[in-house]
Amino acid sequence: MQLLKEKQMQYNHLEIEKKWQKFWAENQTFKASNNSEKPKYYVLDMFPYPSGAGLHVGHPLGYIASDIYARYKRHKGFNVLHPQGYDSFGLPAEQYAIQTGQHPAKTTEENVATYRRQLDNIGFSFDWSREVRTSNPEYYKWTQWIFIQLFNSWYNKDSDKAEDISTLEKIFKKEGNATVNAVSDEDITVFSADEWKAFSTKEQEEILLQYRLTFLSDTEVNWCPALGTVLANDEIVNGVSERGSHPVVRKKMTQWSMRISAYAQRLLDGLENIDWPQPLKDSQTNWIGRSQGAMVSFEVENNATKTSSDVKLSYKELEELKELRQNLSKAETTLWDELKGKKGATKFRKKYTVGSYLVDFVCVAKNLIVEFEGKEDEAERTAFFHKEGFNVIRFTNEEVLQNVVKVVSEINFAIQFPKVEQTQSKQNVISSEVEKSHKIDVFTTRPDTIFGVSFMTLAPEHELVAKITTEAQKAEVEAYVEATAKRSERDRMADVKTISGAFTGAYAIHPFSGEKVQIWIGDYVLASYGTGAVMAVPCGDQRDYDFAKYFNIPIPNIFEGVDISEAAHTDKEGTVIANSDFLSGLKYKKALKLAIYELEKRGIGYGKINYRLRDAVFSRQRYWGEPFPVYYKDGMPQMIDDKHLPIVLPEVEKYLPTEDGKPPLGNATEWAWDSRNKKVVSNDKLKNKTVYPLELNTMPGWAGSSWYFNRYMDATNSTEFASKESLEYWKEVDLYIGGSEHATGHLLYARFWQKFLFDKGIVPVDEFAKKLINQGMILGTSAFVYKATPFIKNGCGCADEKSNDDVIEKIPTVFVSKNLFKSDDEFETVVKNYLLDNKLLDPNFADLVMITKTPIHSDVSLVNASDELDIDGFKNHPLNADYKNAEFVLEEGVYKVGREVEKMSKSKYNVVNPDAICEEYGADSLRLFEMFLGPLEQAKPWKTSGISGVSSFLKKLWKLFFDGETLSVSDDGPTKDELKSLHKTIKKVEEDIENFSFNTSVSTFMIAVNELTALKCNKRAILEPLTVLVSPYAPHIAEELWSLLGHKDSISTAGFPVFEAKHLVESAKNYPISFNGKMRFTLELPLDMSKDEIEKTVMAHEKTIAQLDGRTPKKIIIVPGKIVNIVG
RNA sequence: GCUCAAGUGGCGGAAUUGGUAGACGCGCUGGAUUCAAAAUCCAGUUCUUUCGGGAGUGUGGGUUCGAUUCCCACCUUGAGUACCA
Repeated sequence: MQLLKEKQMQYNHLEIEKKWQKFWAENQTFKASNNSEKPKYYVLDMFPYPSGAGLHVGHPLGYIASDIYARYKRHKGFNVLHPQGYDSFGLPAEQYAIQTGQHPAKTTEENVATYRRQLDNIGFSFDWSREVRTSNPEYYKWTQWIFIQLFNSWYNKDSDKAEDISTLEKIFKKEGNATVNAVSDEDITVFSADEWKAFSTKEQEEILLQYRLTFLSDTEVNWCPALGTVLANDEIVNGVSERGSHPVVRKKMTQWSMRISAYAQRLLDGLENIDWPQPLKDSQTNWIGRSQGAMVSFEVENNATKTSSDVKLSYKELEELKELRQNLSKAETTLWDELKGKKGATKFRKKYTVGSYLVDFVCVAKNLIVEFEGKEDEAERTAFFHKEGFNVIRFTNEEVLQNVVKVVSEINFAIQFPKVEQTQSKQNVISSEVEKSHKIDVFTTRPDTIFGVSFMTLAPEHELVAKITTEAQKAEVEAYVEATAKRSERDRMADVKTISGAFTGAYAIHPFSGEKVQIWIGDYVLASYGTGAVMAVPCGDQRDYDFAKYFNIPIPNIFEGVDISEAAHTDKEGTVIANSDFLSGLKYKKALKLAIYELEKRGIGYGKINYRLRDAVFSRQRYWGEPFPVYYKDGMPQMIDDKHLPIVLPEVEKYLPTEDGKPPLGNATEWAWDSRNKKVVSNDKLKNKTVYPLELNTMPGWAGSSWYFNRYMDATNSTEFASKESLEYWKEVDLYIGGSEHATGHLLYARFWQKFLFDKGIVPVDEFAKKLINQGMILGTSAFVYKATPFIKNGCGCADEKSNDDVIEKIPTVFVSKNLFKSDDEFETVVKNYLLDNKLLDPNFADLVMITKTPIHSDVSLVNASDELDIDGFKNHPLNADYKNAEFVLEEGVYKVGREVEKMSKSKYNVVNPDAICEEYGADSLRLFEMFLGPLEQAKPWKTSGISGVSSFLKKLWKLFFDGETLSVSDDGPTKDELKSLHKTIKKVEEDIENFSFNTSVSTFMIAVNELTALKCNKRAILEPLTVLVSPYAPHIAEELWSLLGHKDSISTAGFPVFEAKHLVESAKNYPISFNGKMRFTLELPLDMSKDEIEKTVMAHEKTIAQLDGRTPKKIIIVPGKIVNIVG
């Protein structure tokens, strides 16, 4: 009995922690309710992937922080949702399956069990009743459902949101696609309502696919042969796969893609309204890559013999014609102001050539020409225009100037009720025109520098290259294109310095100056960005500059007073444009605006915003992922109805691709869709007319993690994605904690899906996480031992080789303690002396032998807090079999290791397992120590030795409650000092938690316990609130002390202590007395002392007199309650 | 190259709004306790010093009575990104 009591009275972390973990699980202490009087708070950790290696001490860092916050919020009276689950589909389990034949579901299950056990050991307050796993059919049913929603949606730029595909079909039926302002594929053909109706179902489906938010298309993808799958851009690091570092090549494949580009602007705008770390926002901003500039068309100079025809004007004539009409008349300007606002199919262009005629305004899509009366050749013009399928209406200057509204309404009428039937002829004219005169469209962010263009560069893959290259340059260009194609993406990326290119022989016409500019090809221009062509401005862009220098192309200077003899001038601000016609004398901003205005006015370009963000490839040729709810009928994808979800992942024999290169699902025998009976059936039945093949790709890792935070709100709902009420109640994550490595992957895709779900009215908010914190990585502190490697000097010729070998063989492996040497030379001397002293080396051979130092990682568990190596442990360590008989050169009787901070990893033997820490020091110590290491957001090294500090803090805390072996808590009233200590702590801890400064609150606890120990405080009135303060950090010991204090409920139900400022009021202040800003001594003075009195007292003080040494101070600064500073 | 972040004792780090630099902890030194070790407790621990003091927060300037904190330039390290026109 006595024994039992004693046992109880000592702080026994093992017993206490098990006890309370069991209590929490049995009582479901942390189960969140979906309806509560309390305000809600949602704390979430980033979705873990349950890897086979389990957790190391770096992983729980963020979980501990979020757990402290969750527990704190409960004390503060919030209804807290703090769930956890697993992103359990993924590559590693599948790679393992390929190697061992084990079903990934099985290994995943085992890994999850390990994770769960490890998490439970640390005492997290998760609501496990809401656990989700992405690989669970009950979960991925809804991932498939979201995919179907995306398929059934298109992005309407006019309403700026996703809409149901049926609204698009309605428009097609009514007016064709010319008026549709949608985010779609680039190569859309224009059709009318009648044409739409005439299309076959398959044709219609093909067209719709070009608009859907998830769509099937032939895209250049990143194919990783080693992994047998495609990878998204964010899954590639430095040209190789993120997982496994395998090479990646470009390959054209039919793939599902997600039209994330539709959301580029909103994803950018949304960043302003969320409290996320700036570096993370920057990285998303960068990834989206918005650049504002202009599209400019450069015509390729006509090869006269090839393309001249009587319909066409020569370029010179055309330019002259444009020049003539450059300045719009007042009436023209008035009308243009009205027409230019029109968008889409009713968009008008001005000064446009139709055939050989320059017309005032034309709406190409609606075949309407608007002209001013009084042109000489009016009759001929009209006849020609009608022949080409255009309507013409004419107005006088007066009509326009007097009533422009009436004129516009007549134009609108003419658009709606054309007189001349549309013929195919127009299409032909326009397209044949394009055939004849090639145009190079370029995107530029610096249209202000357009007069600095001295050449153009096309990507070698550009489609025009073959068409415009002259006979003379053909061989050179072809050789260059071929050479580029051979280089891998990685080579091209790695090698930025080599300048290469070839001249095509063709020239473009500068749209403003009319000058000829050479057209080159060069691999510094990427086919995949912008239009795959650039207008090169060598004076303003370093790459263009380098290219021009290398190939001796002129570098015209268009900047006022800037020297460009050495490098391009890339500054924008403060630079004045020169030699640039109408742009001369203007600064960047004005020139930019005017240039775009002129481009639009003259119909040679327009302002445009470009994004770097590409649509995301959504297919993976893998087994262990969500199957698509898709089957193929006549080669067209069909969605399976919601009712029949989930489409469960089929069993396969092998997890590798099939022999004919199909994805692993191609191995499944039961993988066909019976459209009549609505179920998955055996492939044998594919002969039947109503049975169709199912999609063989699976979804990527980010599918399941892009919406899981919503599922936690109503995790077990089997009829809905999550109920409306639960979504409305929890709304969004209030605090999201995780690593910064997800910046451009998970966090961008999840925002995209959330915005989409918001558009469709499925979720109530369009950003899923209000506040996000990136926890820093915990690094390992590696330990090194220094091995001596002996070898014989070369070329001495004084002994035969055999005896040399003998000399080496006699030398055992020697390790030298760290502080015995400073340089490699010293190392060699130490080793040689050791060998000679111990007669392990014949002195005759001493000069022949060279010793080099090889640092070797030692397992960190073999090293103590003082960096001393456990030598026997090292020799007997399974990894060190080779060193069983090694000798150690010691310093002061011990072997000291070298230390270095590195990433925590198995290969560096610096991994520390939290289980071992929990066993030895307890979960509470682990939690406190992880927080104590430093600021949450920063990377910091782990050194197990430091944990003794927090461990002894817990023991001291425990001791406050005991007198020897007996619990001893007094109900007496607390003293002033005790109250001051407590309230100081309450204030600081509360502020710290609100600021996520967890490291400083651990210090605060230590200070409090040190003070209370010194005061011999055992008052309930102090210890009880202190226990609540500590409980978010060290919940097990807090629960135990709480129950020892006589409470029956969990401490998590207790309110957070309320800070009272009155306990901190002081009557005196220990003033620092500074001289010229340097503190020299302190002086205790009453706080209510006036400035004058302070000055008198300080000046009279002997130390002041000594310090001044007879000088008279120039000035005395007194800040009451703060400081005294004497100047002079 | 570009963007961002950070530089404070032997180490991790603290310093609220510009007001006593180095809190708290590790390690180290000395002492107590112990047959001994561990554990525990006490004292000291930025550097330098002629023991009065002096210097000191990456470097150099600036603003200020006063700067780890604000401004400018530079150096170093880390992270992200990379022919993005």
